[in-house]
Amino acid sequence: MTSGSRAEPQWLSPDEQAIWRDWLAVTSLLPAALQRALHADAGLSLPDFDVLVLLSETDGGRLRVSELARALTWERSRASHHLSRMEKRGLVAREECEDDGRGWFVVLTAAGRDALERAVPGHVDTVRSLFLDPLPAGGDTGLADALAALRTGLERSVTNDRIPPR
Amino acid sequence: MTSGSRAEPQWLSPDEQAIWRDWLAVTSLLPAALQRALHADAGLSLPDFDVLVLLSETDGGRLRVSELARALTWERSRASHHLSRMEKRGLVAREECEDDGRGWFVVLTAAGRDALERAVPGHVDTVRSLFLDPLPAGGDTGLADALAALRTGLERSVTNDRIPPR
DNA sequence: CGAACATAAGTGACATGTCAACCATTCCCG
DNA sequence: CGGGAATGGTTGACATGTCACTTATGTTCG
Repeated sequence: MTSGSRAEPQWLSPDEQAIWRDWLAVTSLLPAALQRALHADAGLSLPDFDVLVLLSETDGGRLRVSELARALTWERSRASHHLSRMEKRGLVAREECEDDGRGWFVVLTAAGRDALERAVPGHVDTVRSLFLDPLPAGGDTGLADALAALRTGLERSVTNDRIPPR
Repeated sequence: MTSGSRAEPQWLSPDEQAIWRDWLAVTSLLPAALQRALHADAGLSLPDFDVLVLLSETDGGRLRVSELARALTWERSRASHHLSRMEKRGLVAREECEDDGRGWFVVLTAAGRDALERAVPGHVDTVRSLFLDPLPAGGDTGLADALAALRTGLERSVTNDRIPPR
């Protein structure tokens, strides 16, 4: 029943609010759109894709679980859960680690490599059409700089179970 | 065993790749950090917060489920699930809709309003310190423009169960 | 050596999101 | 009026993420 003016604690200025809401909208819509395209295209989720790309870029196609988690900025537990799911689908496999009895290697399987190669072209197209192409001018450094600044700030402020950047 | 050069399908240019990876890192770290702060502070999740803010801005503090979903760019089903959880915690309530026997109103409860008011100051601080403050210069339009462009593009390309923008 | 501690990884419970299928009501139109 | 299509909303199954805890192995140092 209270008309118009509720208690409005210190909030953001209209400009700040606009940019923040756009940020929220974009960061919710873009991954969802990518996810749908990638899944329809190649039966992979975004996290699946990230894992496969990382492994494919690694010499020998294998990586310790913790290294993978660090590289993807994932919690260890998330990595463990996700790798189990991917293993069940045959996209990766675990191999014992000779040097350290506690550890495991994650290995890209042939099926995983195939799935990745099937997925990449379409995914790149989607990233271009939904993200890179719509960006204002060509060398627009505004966004790149902003992201870099945000990233370093965030990485500094993370102190969790997350494996700290080396 | 394959040294260096695997089959590398058309991928992104180094510049594109850099910006894309920064984007991915930031859009994964920022929500996680906000989530943690908000939860520690006020026991709310980010989606909880969004719902509460929206309702608090609505005259009478009530809204049809579909309106809420549209405003938040959520799928109907997500809204339904999430509102059930929030209802169970007493943050919102459902009220019958007199005009339309199929529909319901979502109402902000006193507890919901309290939780929101407890949460806002800290959340605003976090948004400032992790997002707004680290941004390069003051009126840096680079990011704002980029986000606006991305947003309109994305909203056009969404054709799902998602309620299309009015 | 062996006890305390650190590190690698996995597990279970639970919150969140998506998709598809499902009722119930309302609309539309003959 | 009556029957099919559209609309509002819910449900169930399942994928993903987080948190707290456990297990097993390695490390350090008296």
